[in-house]
Amino acid sequence: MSELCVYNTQTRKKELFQPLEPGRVRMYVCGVTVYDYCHLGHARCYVAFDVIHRYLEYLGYRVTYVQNITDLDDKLINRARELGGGGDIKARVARLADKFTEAYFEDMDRLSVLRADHYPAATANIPRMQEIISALIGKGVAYQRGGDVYFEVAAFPGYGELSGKNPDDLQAGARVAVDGKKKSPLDFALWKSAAEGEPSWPSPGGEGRPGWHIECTAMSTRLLGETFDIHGGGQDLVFPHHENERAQSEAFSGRPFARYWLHNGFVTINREKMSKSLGNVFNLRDIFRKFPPRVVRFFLLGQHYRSPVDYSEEALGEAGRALFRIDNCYGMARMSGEDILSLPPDAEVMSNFDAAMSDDFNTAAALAGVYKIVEEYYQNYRKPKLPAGLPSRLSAAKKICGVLGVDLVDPIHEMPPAARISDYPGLADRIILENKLTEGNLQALVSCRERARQEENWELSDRIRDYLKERGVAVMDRKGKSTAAVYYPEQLDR
RNA sequence: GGCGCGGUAGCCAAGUGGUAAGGCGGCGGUCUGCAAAACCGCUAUUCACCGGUUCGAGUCCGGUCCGCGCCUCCA
Repeated sequence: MSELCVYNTQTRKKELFQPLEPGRVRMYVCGVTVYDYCHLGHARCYVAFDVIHRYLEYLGYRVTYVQNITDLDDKLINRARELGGGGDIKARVARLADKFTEAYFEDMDRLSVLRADHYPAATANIPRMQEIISALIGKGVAYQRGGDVYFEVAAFPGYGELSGKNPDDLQAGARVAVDGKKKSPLDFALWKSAAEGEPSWPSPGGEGRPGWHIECTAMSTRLLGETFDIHGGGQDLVFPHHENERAQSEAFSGRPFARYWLHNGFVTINREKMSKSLGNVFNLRDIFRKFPPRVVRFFLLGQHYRSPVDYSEEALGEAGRALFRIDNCYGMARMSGEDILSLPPDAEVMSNFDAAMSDDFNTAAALAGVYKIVEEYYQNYRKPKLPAGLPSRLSAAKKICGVLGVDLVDPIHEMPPAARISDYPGLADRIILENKLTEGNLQALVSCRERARQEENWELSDRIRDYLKERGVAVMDRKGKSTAAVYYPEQLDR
């Protein structure tokens, strides 16, 4: 078995992965702020860490995976204010958060993202945050200013090591107007005193609410311990969020915080970061209207998780065709009758897969292994007997797709033999005109086309074929006049 | 300005120092009533550029150019 190596942002190197406790992995990934629907960038992050999650479990680790839900934040509060509605501001924020938390899970489910073990919410962990803040004040690394509490960056010697920044440079280049309350512009808020119309909680220093960074420290260390193995998130979180999180966590516990920091690359549009200010944000739900979620996932898998991935409809379409190639192979193999897909997976193929994935989760290289087997199948399926070992290699390919979270779907549907339909041209015309492609209509059309072909009525048979093609359904004619239709069930009307 | 990542065929993309995976697209052919799917062949003498190390470099080192990101909320 290849040894797993992961790229650690903190050391900027690939390192041999050795969990704190043999056989167990504790992993934390920054979750969403639930004030809106998820966009492709979220999908990228959570699919990337889902693959990591799945691969670690495939390697036999018992994984404890924690992902927080930020249900308290400026954006959420502002949004809740705009929407109005009944109840106090706390209740309104909670309602908004519930709605988008639910939407988040729906979207992730559609992308086959496995559930984490815990989804702690910020608002449910405020006492723990306060406990940490008090301890930090007690240790002299945090200070109070009025009702606010700030972390004193200068009191933490390792500050900047994660993001590779030098605190002096940061000071010099600080773009934010210096807040007079802070000792240094780099200091960040652990607790903010209550403002008018904001949700707040009592604290020793007065009513207020926690800063953003402290929530991750509170929830990760509560559920995973002071030191844990993997901390993940998008590259944009490295600074300042993760740098601050690390500083306050280590200052609090006096121990190392996360041992490996993993960060995924961005989704870009025309090579630029997708962001609200550029107005180029693609909402997942909109994308799902055009491309099935599994195609979106497959698209994401085509690039290494740390590289930027450029989104375009062309690229998604391409991913869809590539996935079809694998689905189609799976469908044909399955249809061949032999029970090849339940054979034990070929050991050499799996070992190549392990090598690719153990090299910092190289999914693109892993997929190349799958394509290779798919090609071998296509080269040989017409032969009376498949080459030795190919069936178990196919089984391995299917297993690999499963570990990557892509369940193969058989797109080939054998159509029943042509029925005796009187007036089949009229029936075909009616269905085409109606433009409602149900299972029954599809079968009827294929039957009509069979009749037409038997009678060498090429005009009608081609018209039916063209119509089906428009609807995304391909027909495959075989020797002996049998026909199969190629489509995914979601393409049909209900 | 500081820090970081990257530049591989028409496009996407992998690449432990040993002589360029894979996918998509395109072209020609096979199969087919014609197609579709699939197969076969072709589609990078070369890895942004310039030097260096080496028997040997896309892969290591130095420099140049270009793109992107972070330094402010952000997956």
